[in-house]
Amino acid sequence: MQYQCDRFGLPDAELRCLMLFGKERYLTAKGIALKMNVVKSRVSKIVEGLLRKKLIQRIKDPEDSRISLLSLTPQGHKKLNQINLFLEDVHHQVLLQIAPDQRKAVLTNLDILKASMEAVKEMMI
Amino acid sequence: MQYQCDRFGLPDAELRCLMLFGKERYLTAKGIALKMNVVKSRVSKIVEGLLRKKLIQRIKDPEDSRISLLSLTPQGHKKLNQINLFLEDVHHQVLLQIAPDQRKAVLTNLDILKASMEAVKEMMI
DNA sequence: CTGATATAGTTCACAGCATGAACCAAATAC
DNA sequence: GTATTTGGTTCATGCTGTGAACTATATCAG
Repeated sequence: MQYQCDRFGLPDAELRCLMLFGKERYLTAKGIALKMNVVKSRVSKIVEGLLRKKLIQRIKDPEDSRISLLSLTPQGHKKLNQINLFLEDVHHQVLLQIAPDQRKAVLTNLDILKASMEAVKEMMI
Repeated sequence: MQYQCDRFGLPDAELRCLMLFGKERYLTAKGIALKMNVVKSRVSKIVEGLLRKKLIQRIKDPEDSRISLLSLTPQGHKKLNQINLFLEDVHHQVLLQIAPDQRKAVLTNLDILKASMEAVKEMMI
C-alpha cells in the first residue's frame, strides 16, 4: 500500500476513492461514503484532495441541487488506468509464483475463507 | 479490528504491542519497533499509553543503563489473556464455517498464497 | 402555502497512526 | 579521553477517521 501511494503520488484514501470510478461514471459523496465505509465528513476531505489535483470534477445534479455529481477528468482517467495496469500486473505476478496446477485451488480456497470470515463477522454484530 | 479495540478499550497499536509480550518476557523499545515495523518515536508513544494504563512496566537494564526493559504487569497479563482467548475463539469459529474436509486445504492454500505474495514483494523492492 | 422533517454536504474539533529530525545520555571505539 | 554509535524522547508534520454543529435544498402533512 505504501509503495503504491508513493508510486502514484496519492494518499491511500484518495487512491482507493479514485478506483471507485472504474465501475461508475458518476458518484455522489454519499455513495462514496457507503462504498468506502467512512463517514461523509471524511469523504469531503478526500474529494477535496482529488479536486485539488484535478483528477475529478464536480457538477450539480440538475434534478436535485443538493447533490453534487463527481466524475473523472481526463487526467483522472489516465491516472486510474495506470493504477489498474499496475494492480493487474501485481496480481499476475503473484499467480505466476504459484505452480500452475495449484492456481485454481488457491483462488477457490480463498473464496471459501472469505465467505467463512464474513459469516463469522455477521454473527459477531 | 475496530471491534476488537472497542472490546478491549485499547487503540489498535497498543493492542498489537501488548500481544508481542506473548512470546517474550522482556522487550526493549527497539525490539518493539522492529517487530511492529514502525520507527522508534512511534514506539515511545505506544509504550507511554501502555504504561499509563498500567499494563506494562519498565525497569532499567542493569547491564546497560541506556536500555529500558519492558514487561507485563499482572493486569497486562490478564488483558493479554482475554485478547488471546478472544482471538482463538474467532479463529475457531471461522474454521467451523468451513466444511471439515476442506479445512486443511484452505489452510495450506493460504500458506501458498502468502509465500507467493512475499516473493513478489521481495521482487518489487 | 407553510412549517416540520429528511437528506446532501461542509466545517471543525478531536484522536489515532506513522515518519523524520533534533536532541540527550550512556556505551564503545580508537 | 575525545569521537562515534546506540537507545530513547520530544516535537512538528501529514494522513486516516469520527462525531457534532451547521447550511441549504427537498419533501411531506395539514
